[in-house]
Amino acid sequence: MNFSALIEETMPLPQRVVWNGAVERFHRTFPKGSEIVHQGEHPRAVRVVRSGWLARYRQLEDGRRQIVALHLPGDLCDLDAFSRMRAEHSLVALRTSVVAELPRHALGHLIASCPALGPVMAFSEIDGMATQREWLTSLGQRNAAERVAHLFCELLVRQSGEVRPGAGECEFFLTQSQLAEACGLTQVHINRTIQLLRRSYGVDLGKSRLHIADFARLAELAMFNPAYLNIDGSEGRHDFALFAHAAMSAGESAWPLSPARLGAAS
Amino acid sequence: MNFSALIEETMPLPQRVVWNGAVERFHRTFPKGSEIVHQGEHPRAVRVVRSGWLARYRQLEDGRRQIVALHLPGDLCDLDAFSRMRAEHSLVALRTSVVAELPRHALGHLIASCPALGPVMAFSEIDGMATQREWLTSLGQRNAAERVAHLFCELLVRQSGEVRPGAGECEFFLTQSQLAEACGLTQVHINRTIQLLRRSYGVDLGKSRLHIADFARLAELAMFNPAYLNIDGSEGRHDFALFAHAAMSAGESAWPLSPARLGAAS
DNA sequence: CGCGACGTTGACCTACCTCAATTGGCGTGG
DNA sequence: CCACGCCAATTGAGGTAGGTCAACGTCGCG
Repeated sequence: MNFSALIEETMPLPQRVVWNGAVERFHRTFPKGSEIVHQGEHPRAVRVVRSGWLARYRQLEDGRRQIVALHLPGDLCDLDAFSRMRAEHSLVALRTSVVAELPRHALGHLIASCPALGPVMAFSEIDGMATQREWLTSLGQRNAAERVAHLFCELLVRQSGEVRPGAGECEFFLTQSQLAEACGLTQVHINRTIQLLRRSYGVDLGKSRLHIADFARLAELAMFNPAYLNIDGSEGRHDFALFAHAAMSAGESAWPLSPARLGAAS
Repeated sequence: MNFSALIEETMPLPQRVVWNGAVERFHRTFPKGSEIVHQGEHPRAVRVVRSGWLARYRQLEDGRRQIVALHLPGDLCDLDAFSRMRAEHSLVALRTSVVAELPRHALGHLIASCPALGPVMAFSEIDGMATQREWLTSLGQRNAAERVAHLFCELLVRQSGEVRPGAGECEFFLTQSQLAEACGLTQVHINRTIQLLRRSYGVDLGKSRLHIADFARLAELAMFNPAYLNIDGSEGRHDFALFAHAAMSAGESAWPLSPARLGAAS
């Protein structure tokens, strides 16, 4: 369950109206290949992907690149804009994309007028962390075929919103080089790995489309367990609700820190 | 700047008293090697490391393990306890450790009575994310020596609290096997890599101690840039304050979601 | 038609893995 | 105090997954 879906499901209607209005006011379109954020620049905004695909990557001084995240429609990103002075990653559009760029001040107002916003953003960040950790185990423990298979499974599930898609097809906008940068492999080796998956696992990677004949089998190869994606929020959100309720019952204004203290600290 | 330090620096005194009192009430001691959380179990609490070292790892079905995070004193962890039904990672004590385990209900109350708590936890999660991404680039792009060197640099900086420690020495509680699980390498190869770092980079890894003769040189090898650790909060927190202030100026109760909506959603 | 981006293939290389044995430190029990 | 056992570190020999380099194919587009 991505950020936008969570907003729709849990945020009270009046807030949702405010939120969606704001988001649309800050829409911006980026052509395929354009850099939305450049590593090192001063972060200006928090972003919501409205359509398209984005890749976030970190570049080392000697040029090596690692794609550290893929952002699909509905995802929230760049939340760290508020605790950091420079972006540590670049953000690039993998295809023509529409992105809502919420500048600092606007987001400040929004958080104030939509009390549910802060928590939902926080929870969305927690979900993002889970994906990061799964990628980390991929790079650390899985071999080439498993890594690619795992990524394919993840992207199919994230797009379909179903935990077990059976057979499935979905859009796919990564070149083999980009796939390589995401998996920590060479473009050449990615190519050979894909051929293997094609031959022996019924995976078909065509023009902007990924087709998986037997999802269960691919998932088994990849040791893919969709739990980390927190897709069927129903289970998880049960406790989320408990938590929020407990907080609410006693609670007062919560999200912002005391400006006085902050002034003193800085 | 870790979670506990952030609490001390930014939270108003009355809240801090409440918070610290609660934390101490839930102290629990774990001997070295004990499992604090077992992958798959129902998460019971959010944790703050008071002393000791913890490792979080994910285990694949076939037994392969990846250490996905190291938690040092002052760190907050297991924040996902509230959005997930089962822990996706195990948590183990690398040495005798004291951990505050805040159960759900207690944390609910705390968040309600300490308005600054939610935001600080969220920011701490964002910082954690940055570290995850750096680990990800390590596994994806750095070779064995660079990975180990990078981890050494990170751990020295995190413990010293200084961005450029010059030469430095610090505690170190990972065995070579654990180092291997963190770096996605073999124990044997870790051993050889450490020998290389010893010989050619003045790194000395002794009984529970890590000594780095020339930090700058090691950092250069590792392409280590401490920015991601957000150590000198002063820079970053400037905007943090701006943000919180904007939110506060308009704000009302923010952290908890509306229980009504949540009930409807579940 | 020609150019540029992406995919494919082959030959060779090496960083890291695997397996297996050995060493050394340290705590425990006799 | 020594003997034993355990665990972590070390060493060696040989294997392989994946990298490197370089060429070629193919498709879409101006």
